[in-house]
This record gives sequence, C-alpha cells and structure tokens, in this order.
Amino acid sequence: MVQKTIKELIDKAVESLSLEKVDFVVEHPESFLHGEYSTNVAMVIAKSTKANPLEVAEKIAVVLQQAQGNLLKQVEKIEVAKPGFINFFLENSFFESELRKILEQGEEYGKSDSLKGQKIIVEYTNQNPFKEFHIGHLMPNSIGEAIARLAAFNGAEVKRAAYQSDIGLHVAKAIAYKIYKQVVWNSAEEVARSYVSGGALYEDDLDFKELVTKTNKLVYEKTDENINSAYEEGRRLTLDKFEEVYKKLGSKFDFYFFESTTGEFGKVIVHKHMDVFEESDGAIVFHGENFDPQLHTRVFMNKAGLPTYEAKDLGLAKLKYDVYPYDASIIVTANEQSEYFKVILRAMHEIFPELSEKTKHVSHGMLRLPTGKMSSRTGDVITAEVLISELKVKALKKIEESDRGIEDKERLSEEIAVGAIKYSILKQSPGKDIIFDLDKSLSFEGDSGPYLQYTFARCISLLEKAKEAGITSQFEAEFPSEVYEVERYIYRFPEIVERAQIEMSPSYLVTYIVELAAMFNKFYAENKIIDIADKKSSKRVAITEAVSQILQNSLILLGISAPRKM
RNA sequence: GCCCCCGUAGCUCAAUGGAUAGAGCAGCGCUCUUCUAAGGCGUUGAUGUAGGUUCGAUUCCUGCCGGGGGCACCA
Repeated sequence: MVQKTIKELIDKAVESLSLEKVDFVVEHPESFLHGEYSTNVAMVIAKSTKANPLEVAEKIAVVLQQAQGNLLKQVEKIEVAKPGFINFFLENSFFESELRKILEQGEEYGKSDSLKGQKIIVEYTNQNPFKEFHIGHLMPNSIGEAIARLAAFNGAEVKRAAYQSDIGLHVAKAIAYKIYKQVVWNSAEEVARSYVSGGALYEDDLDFKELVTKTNKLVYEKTDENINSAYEEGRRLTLDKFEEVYKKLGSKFDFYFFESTTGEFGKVIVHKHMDVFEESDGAIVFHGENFDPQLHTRVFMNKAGLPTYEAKDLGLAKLKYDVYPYDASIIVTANEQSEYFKVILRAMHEIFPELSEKTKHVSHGMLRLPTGKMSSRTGDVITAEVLISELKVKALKKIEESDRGIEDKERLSEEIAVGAIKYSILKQSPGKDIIFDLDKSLSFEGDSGPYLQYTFARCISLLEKAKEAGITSQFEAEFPSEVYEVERYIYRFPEIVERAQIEMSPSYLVTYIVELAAMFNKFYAENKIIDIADKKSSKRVAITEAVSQILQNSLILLGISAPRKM
C-alpha cells in the first residue's frame, strides 16, 4: 500500500537528516484539499527538539522530493502546510490503477494475509437455553460474527463457538416450576415463561426455593427420570429456536460448548490448583486483589461443591484448545462482564499462562430499553423475533410502495430488517450502550443498513443498464485525467479492513462504507453514469462497478446481506 | 466504601494529540416528463464543569457534577 511506502520514505528521510526517530502517523487528511496522505512527523520531531515545526517539515519535504523520482512515482506533489504537516498528493494514474485493481480482484479486493496460518476461535452469542432469545443477544451476535468474518478476510482460519449455559440455577427454576405447576411445554416461549415465573416464585416462596435447589443438584446428577426428561425437552425446544434465529441472522457455529461439560472439567482444574485458589467459608475462591489491586475475589466452587461460572470458563478455555488448538481465542460478551473477565484471565494466567495470553475479551455495550436494562429474569424483554418481524412489516410496506417487481418480497423484507438491526449495532464503537426504542424503531433512511443495501442495488441496476447499452467498465489508457471525488475514497478500503480487524472494531468499516455510499450517491446525482455519446461514460461505469464491489465486500464482512434489487 | 466504563447538536451516533468537531434523524426550503427519490442539494444546531500538560486537547492528567457497570457462592 502507498501508505506504507510513504512511511518508509519518511523514515529514510528522517535518518538521512539525522533527526530524532519518533513515532508518527501517515493518515488521510480530513479534507481532500490537503491531499491523499498527510504526516505529522515534523511536528513530533519539533516538539522534542523545540525546533520550528514548519522548518523541520520543509527540510524533510525537500529530501522526500529528491527521492520522489524513482520511489514515489505515484506522488504528484508534496506540500508543507500550516503548523507543520507534510501533505502528499497522488497522481491521477494512481486512482486509475486502483480502480483497475478493484475490478480485477473483485470479491478478493481488500483481503490480506496478515493473519495467515493463524487459528482463531471466536466465542459469541453466549445465551442460555431455557431463556428467551431477546434483542440484547443481537449485539454479541452481530459483533462476534463481524469480527469472525474480518479475521477470515485477513487470512485466518476461523471457527465460531457458542457457549451456552444449559445448567445452573436458571435451568432449575424453569424445570422446578414445570414440575411444581405441571406445566406442559410445547414451545421455546413456554419454556422461557416457566423460567420467568419460576424466578418470581423463587423469590417469595421458600418451599419452592428449596425445590429449585434440589432440582439444581439433580440436574447435575442426572438421577431423576422426571427431571431428566423435562431437562431434555426444555433444552431441545430452546436450542432449536436459537438455531432458527441464528439462521435469520446469518450465523453458523462450528462448536457448541455447554456448561454441563465445562463445569466438570473446570472442577477438576480448580481442585488440581489449590496453590492458586483458596478455601474460604466453604467455597473455593480466587483472590484477584492479591495479584492486582484492581481485581477482586471471585468464587470458583460454591459451598455445595458445584463449579460456578468462573470455574466453567476456566475449563472452557482448555476445552476449546483441545478441540481446536488456537493461536487466539476471542470472547465477545457484554461489558458488564469486563471486570469478571479480568479476574478470570488473571487466574488463567496462573494455570494456563499460554492460554491466557491468547485469550482476548471483547466487550460490547448493553442494549437498553428506554425503561432501563432488559431482564429476561423478569420477562421484561423484546425478543429478537418480534423485533425482526416488526421491521419486516415496515420494510414490506416500502417494497410495495416502490413497486420494482421484487419476486420474493418476504425474503427481501427480512434481509432489510436484519440489515437495519445489524447496522445499528455495528455502527457504533463497541462498548457503548444502545438505547433502543421500539416505537421510534430503526431507520431505513440515511445512516442505516438499508441505505447501504439500497445504494448497492442502485449500482447493480446501473451496471445492468450499462451492459444493455453496451458500455463496459474496461476503459482505455487515454482516459480523461479528471478524477471524481469518490475515486479518492474507494482505494482506502483495504486500509480500513486492516484497522477494523486489528482493533476488532467493525464500526470503522461501517463508518467508511456509509461515507463511500454517500459519496457515490452524490456522484450519481451529479453525473449521468450511462451515456453512449460520452466517452467518459465507461469510466463512470467502472467507478460504479468498483463501488458496488466494495459495498458488497463490506456488507458480507458485516454479515448484512446485499440484495441485488430492492 | 473500593474498582472499571461513559458524558459531543433537541434525538441517535462519528472524530489513531492535529488543519474549519463530522453524519443521520427530527424541523424548514428545494429536487423525479431522463440511469432506483429507501436518493440528492441547501439551512438551523454541540465537546458536562473547573483547572493542568502541549505549538496544538473531544482525545492525556487532576478535582467536581451527572449516568452506567462490577465487587462471594447467579450466568
């Protein structure tokens, strides 16, 4: 990439001037007026040496200009600006060659091999059987899926894992309630309802509470026929439902881990490492604060001798490694678990140091209702399915209004609904909460998923019309020197993909792609793309094709479908 | 009480210590007899607060105010 070439040249120039070696950036200036790339190197150097930044910039620029002839062929001019920026303007031929590159590489465009040979496992959508699949679960799913796709796009071998809590108090509550009230389960919803009712009863009925505790133990022991069959039934109903929703969302998991197995394993690990853990009040705990004042104590085995989530996570890390010897394990969960994971990773560091190094916790914000945090415990939830279907209705209405002869309206409306949801989650930097208001609902306009989909469909439609008119994107060398603004933006895609991957933040890609779409739409409004009488038309068609390709590649990375017509 | 995270326009979000703090929504005014108007153009509007570091701070540091999360047998 040019960016790297420029950076290397600056390094050399700094060296030849025997200036101080510093950390600097080569970035795209905010405005096209300042060229394609800009560096702050002179200002950084000037800072430590108390020199005049503008003079330093001038000196470096002169050296760069001398080198320009052979190495910086693609740079048209180098300018020094105000406080001490050095700006690089690229040759028109650069944009043209990038355009060709995109058309040649197609869906490969933007791929890199930076993670080649790496085995990466991404764990996300950790939800619990016996509970609802609510809209809060859409966050880890959307983010985790995008992170997985970004890693694969950069050459990694990626496996997706779902870790589901199929054992524990929540399960016992649902089962105990079913038995206690003789409820019949026919659907996942009914199972989840038992869980909510059981949870409420657990709070105010001591007898029931005792029954739950007993049931919990029996679920672990698997000795009671009645409980076993209720367990299997509830588990199957809810897991099948999850699978249905995953399919709508476009996620397919390679591995499923269940707490019923990680628990056993975690238990063994804890008992084997009593030098790391301590017994306290009948439980086995890890005193995080002994290792780092920012950490706290967590219980790994409870008084009853059952492994807690902590021990289970420890077991999971090893279990994952056993089935898939990973170089990196990424775990996506809500940020309410951030502190928790710091402690777990510290404990893991004592036991499996090499695994803790490879594990990275990525946290996302919570999806909140205007009334506050959603709670599956109280049943104050909106399910993912309800949200999708409400948005589908809205999308369907639009499809019918525009009347473009869509064959499968049902499918398209779902693609749009899911696209709108995923976009709204992925557009913001992970870690921040989303306040979700169903009444205001999600936008299909402006900064939205459907806006991207619409722009893509528009490109496809244009390309089809161009083909009919006999205009191809294969333009010839004597092409007009004029560079459209959108061309100055499209070639950045690989850089953006790289950054989004490294920082595990799909939002960078979203920000970029919506900006690109806006630029293209402006380009579309200002120019007639297809014009037989105009020789420049083939270049505009080429730009359209390039944009459609980048939109498509981006949408795939984000896990948003790219319908060709809408 | 201790520990983390966050306060940007009326609303929802951007901005690796840099150039004039960007979008979208909502409001107002334009724009389809011509390639998809889910589009485009114009317009109003913001860094919680007080200091500090810096040539330069939304970004780093400190205090205060406000919000969220975590802190022993839930997941």
